[in-house]
Amino acid sequence: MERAEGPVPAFDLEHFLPYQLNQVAEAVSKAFAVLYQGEFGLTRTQWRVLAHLAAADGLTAKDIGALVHEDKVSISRGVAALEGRALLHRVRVLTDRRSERLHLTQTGRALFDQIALRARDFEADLSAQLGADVMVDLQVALQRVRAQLTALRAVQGVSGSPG
Amino acid sequence: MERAEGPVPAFDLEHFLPYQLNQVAEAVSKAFAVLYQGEFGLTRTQWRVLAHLAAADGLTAKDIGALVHEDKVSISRGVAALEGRALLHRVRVLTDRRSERLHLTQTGRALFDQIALRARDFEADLSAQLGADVMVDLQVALQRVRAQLTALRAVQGVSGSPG
DNA sequence: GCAATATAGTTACATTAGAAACTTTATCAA
DNA sequence: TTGATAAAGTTTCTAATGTAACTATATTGC
Repeated sequence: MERAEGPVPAFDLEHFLPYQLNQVAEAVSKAFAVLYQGEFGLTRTQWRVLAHLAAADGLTAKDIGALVHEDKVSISRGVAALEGRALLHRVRVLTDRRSERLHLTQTGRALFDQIALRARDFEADLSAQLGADVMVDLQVALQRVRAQLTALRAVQGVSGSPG
Repeated sequence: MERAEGPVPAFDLEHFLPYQLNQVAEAVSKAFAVLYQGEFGLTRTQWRVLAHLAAADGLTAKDIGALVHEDKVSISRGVAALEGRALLHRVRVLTDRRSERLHLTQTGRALFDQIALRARDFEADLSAQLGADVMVDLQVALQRVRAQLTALRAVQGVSGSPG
């Protein structure tokens, strides 16, 4: 009678939120990665950098890192790779020569536009497969969670002071 | 006038489902990983193997791989690591000596129980931080998506025949 | 039975991502 | 000024993950 049914309901991985989230995220990610990786030879980070620059030209590596919550090393590598393919170029910031603003080249913009078109198709297919209502519900739920996470970061993120 | 505002609404990564999913999944995963990695020295795969065996003793590596949609190499490594720490042991299947059933040891079960307790706390904290309703909505949405994905796999998974 | 093919799991190799250390520039305090 | 600390990016080293090749066992067709 050490582990009777009453007090401690058995832990079930399949119903554990982090696991559920990962399963769905990985399934969707993997399907989408076929696009930017397979067809356009970008890593996930490179794709993200490209997309963020397309939305807001002139961001710095640090800005992008903050947006995608990704390591600065990873961003640095992504930027270097994109620069190597002449998809972006860097401009040193005059007032702070440590950092550099990143700008898409014409080629970079064109590549992004191509992927963006396909991304829209991807989303439409997904919506068709999952059912539009299911997908919308998921997006709404995610949006709310993200808002909460952002709010929490705003509260907690202030800590971490050197003291 | 090549890209007028009307016909093609600008693609926005922040509202793109794969990205949203990943952001939330990674945030939650990272927080939870602190537990099994930091405190118990398990990788994510090892934790998953442990948890699945706890739910269904005697699964084979292949079974687990199918459950978590993870590569067999990764599972193999996870199993080896857990065996090295005497958290599970293997039993060759008599009727098919290529495969082996995996069983948690007492130590393995004890470790799992510890983590499971903490996992429940984690989920409770998360629920408190996000708001119970937000979290439930997310879980419901994810559940529906997973059901859809499973259904799709059942339909499409039949293909891939050698022809 | 036995050659051809498939499958469970492992090993070896290549790629990727993260952590710590380093370089250069900026800031802050004396 | 200049000496100490911080910040932006990069490089280096290490851990983790995936792909391809390999081992051992099963199955299938003849």
